[in-house]
Amino acid sequence: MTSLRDRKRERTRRALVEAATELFETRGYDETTVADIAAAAEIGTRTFFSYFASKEEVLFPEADARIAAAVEAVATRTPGETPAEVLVRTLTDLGPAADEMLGRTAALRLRLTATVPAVRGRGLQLQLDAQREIARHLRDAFPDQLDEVSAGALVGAFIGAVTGALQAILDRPGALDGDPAAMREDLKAATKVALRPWTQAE
Amino acid sequence: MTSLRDRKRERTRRALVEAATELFETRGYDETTVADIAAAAEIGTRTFFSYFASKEEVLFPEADARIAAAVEAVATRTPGETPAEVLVRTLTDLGPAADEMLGRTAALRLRLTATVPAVRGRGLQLQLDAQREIARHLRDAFPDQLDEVSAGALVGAFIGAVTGALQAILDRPGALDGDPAAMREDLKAATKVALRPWTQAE
DNA sequence: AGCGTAACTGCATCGAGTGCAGAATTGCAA
DNA sequence: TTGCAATTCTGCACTCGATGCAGTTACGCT
Repeated sequence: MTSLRDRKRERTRRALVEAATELFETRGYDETTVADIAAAAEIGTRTFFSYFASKEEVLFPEADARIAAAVEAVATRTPGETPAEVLVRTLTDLGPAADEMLGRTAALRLRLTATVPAVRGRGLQLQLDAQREIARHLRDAFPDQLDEVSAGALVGAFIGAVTGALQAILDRPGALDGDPAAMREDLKAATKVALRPWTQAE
Repeated sequence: MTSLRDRKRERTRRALVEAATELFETRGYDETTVADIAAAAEIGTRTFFSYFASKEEVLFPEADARIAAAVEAVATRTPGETPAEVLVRTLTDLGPAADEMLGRTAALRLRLTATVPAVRGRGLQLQLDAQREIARHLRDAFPDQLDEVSAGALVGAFIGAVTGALQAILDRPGALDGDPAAMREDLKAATKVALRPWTQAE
């Protein structure tokens, strides 16, 4: 049951994310202080840190949800699937959810991740955490085919391939000004290329 | 020519790294302030930041060297080698150098990377930078077999596999007391498995 | 209505990091 | 050796992120 307290808290949380997004876009990340964000969301500065542990955190509000989605994809495997196939499927399973991740906030996060060291570091850390979590579940799902080490290697290769492809796309000059829809198409195509070795082998 | 100025600067730099290592080991990372490190190296606190841009940086003094080593491995390829083979070879090429990376500082760095968020973030950022650099060189070395995207994917898979496997190996209980040589064998084996799709395809 | 608990807030404090200006050191030439 | 220019070092003042603490406010429940 969602009490009034919980709903209020959720509303302030959203307000903080929106205020931060707005301020980061107009003023820039470093030029925006936590006090500014708190003031815009009409809470005390001190209270900000009871919602987000750090300034960067406000840019990754639903980090847990993504891990959960990947874990879910592993859980709903069909009997015949290989580990690699399961990983590939997580991408298609994320399709609709990925659309949700292409909003204004996501675009901003992308830009700041490439620009601000602190944000970049935080993003990478979250990625690695997710990576380890997925590897653990994948290993549990295929105890006869994978050990800890090979599971780690496989998931690492998978995420690494996707990230590497994405990075290559974003490194193209003018990538950040381009059309998001077109970029998504490019990413899908690039991902297919990157994963071809797995889908072909065996 | 290395002037007296340069030599002195290099000596102070080394002193800072040693002092920091010593303090981090005894007191812990968070419990050591930059002022402590500077005092131990007998320089002013302010001067620390003219040697290292941040507190974390002192843990990664030779970041550029490793990238150079990988680039070197790519440059010294034999005519028949495939891109994937070159990458695997970087592991064996690094063999002796890797031993050098198993010293006291490296062990400390490993522990802090797993423990302190700031250090972890910085390490990951350096890794990704290296990844991009290697991908660029690999692509330049095999212009007929790789485009930007697939080069990014391949290197991403390689580094991802190594990191993922290494992580899994180090997660094993008692890993830090184990035999380094055996661990290196495990690492190589896991990497080969993860890259098998690439070595087979085409 | 009233009580216990959880959330909010201001305040004081610490440490990282930066800009600035002056002192100290080094390189170089006369 | 001496003098000058350039570089480096250093203290000082300051901003901002983050934390601990204590008092206040708001909510949930009986």
